[in-house]
Amino acid sequence: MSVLERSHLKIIQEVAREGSLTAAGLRLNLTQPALSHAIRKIESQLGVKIWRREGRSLALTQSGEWLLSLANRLLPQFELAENRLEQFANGERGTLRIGMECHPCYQWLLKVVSPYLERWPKVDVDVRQKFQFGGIGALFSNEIDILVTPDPLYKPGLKFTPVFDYELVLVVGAQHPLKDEKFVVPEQLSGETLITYPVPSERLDIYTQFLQPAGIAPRQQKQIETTDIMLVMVAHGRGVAALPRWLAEEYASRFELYPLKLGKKGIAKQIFLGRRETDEEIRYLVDFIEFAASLDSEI
Amino acid sequence: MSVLERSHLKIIQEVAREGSLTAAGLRLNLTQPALSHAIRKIESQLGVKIWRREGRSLALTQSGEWLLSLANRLLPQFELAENRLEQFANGERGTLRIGMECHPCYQWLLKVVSPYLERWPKVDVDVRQKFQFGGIGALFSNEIDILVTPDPLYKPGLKFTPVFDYELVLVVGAQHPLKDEKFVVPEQLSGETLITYPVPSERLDIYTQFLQPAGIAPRQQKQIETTDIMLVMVAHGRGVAALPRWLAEEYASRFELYPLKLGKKGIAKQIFLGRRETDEEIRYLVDFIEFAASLDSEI
DNA sequence: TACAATCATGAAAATATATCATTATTATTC
DNA sequence: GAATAATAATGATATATTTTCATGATTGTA
Repeated sequence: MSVLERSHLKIIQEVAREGSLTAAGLRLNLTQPALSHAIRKIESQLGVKIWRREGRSLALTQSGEWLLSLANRLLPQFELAENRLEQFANGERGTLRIGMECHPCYQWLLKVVSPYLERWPKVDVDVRQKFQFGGIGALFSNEIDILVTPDPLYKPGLKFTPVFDYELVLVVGAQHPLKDEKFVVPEQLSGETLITYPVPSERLDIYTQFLQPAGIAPRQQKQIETTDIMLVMVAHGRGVAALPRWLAEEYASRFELYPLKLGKKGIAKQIFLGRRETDEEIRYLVDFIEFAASLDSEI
Repeated sequence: MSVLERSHLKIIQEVAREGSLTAAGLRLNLTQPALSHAIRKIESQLGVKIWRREGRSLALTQSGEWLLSLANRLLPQFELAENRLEQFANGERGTLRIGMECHPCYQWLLKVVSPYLERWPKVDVDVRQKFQFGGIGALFSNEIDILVTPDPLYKPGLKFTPVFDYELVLVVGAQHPLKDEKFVVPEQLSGETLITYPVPSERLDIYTQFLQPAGIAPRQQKQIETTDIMLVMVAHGRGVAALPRWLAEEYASRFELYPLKLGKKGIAKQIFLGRRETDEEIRYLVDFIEFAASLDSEI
């Protein structure tokens, strides 16, 4: 059976350090008889002598020397562990697992994460994008801690906070006939090639909020994974794409792009951050959301 | 303060392994409430949640995952330690520190040690030759465990056992005029160069038991550290030396040497092994002495 | 030889741990 | 959807362990 405990190793270490039970007891906040009894007990349980009385103090036996080296090896690891856990407890340390449900959110997230990592040097951030049961499911199953989504779902146990407003615009290239329009109407896209991220159209606002209500479909749809390639295609007149205005502006320095309002009023969107209500006390987690919201104006 | 104990790590490991308190309790010979209470207690002491109820079983939190990896790292070391200590307890494992007080004993010891290491595969042997307060002092101060000496000193707390009988002989080279004598008398050495190990003459039997009683001194004395060189010198007629007969015979194949009785009756010697009486129960130690004694006839 | 400093010991007190009996929660099944 | 089975949580009690206190034993020192 298991007899050797951390406390025993501590006693061995401290007695070896001080050379006497009385002195070691002082450091351990224990009396000399407490140590004497403790030693006697583990010696009899382990079946080995750990100390031998040498005059009026104690000297380690061979087994004792061996145990001391064990103690010196293991005790620091216990102490490190407790320090770490204290940081976990204080919410200073942890891993923030962020789940993403919208492609362009990724560009936004990148801008938030790096200053956040400065604020929380002991917090690691992990970004995930695929979820078996959707982003909400991933939140509930503790697969992620924060969900970045444009579609909040107000369910009990979850809390969503809007952190960023943006406008969804249509982006066209320099040779495109619509490039100087103030806005586009659905009918103007019926002959176009629409480039989108590879997600079902019911999750694309350009469909749900613009084309479908008008009963229009684009001539062709192409799915492309990355924003960069998507915009290269747009810039060369291979199609048009719907993206956040700020994102289009960001790429404007690299490609000649023209952002057009979708409809007369444009399509306003928000990014929300969702979390479990039970995570209320996790400081670095709640702070991520507050911090992200405070950055809104700057992006 | 220190709260994390080995037993806690064991609980964490076992619950993680089994996924439920009930099952883990079975393996740990504890009831489910015992584990429930234990967990609650360390969670409150550490200030972190380790598990979260997931349906009707438990899932580790981030802190819990971290603790589990700690447990997987540290627990095997505790187990290894207890196995080791059991071997120490059974006297299967240890280090036998052998002290030597006589030069030629070294040759004898070599013959004993190698079969002994076969008998006790987990015992290490360490041979030491210099002692600040003499061999006996080294035994008493636990600097060594066994003393190899031709001069036992019967003191309380020590036990000496004769393990080997031999005859001290004078060794001369092939050109030496005495080489065919049956024995030598002290006077025959008065013109000789006597080669000895570098120790005070009061610790050399050739002086104490042969030359001094007759009031004779050799013409010259040379001190040489190693037996090999000593015998090279003797073989080339540069002097004579006093050595155990068996040692002279061993070297006879390499050098042409002639062993002569010292006095009509010769000088009979014994090697003794001394140990502390308190080491009675150390099996491998007591066995070393018995084993050495049993080899007497073979050497 | 007395004295001071240490460890050892045994009984009692204090604390910690484990159990029992029960309740609460949550999947599963009919 | 209600009954059931499997699980964890809880609180009171019992048990075990650890610690202390008071004292005795040992040993080195003045």
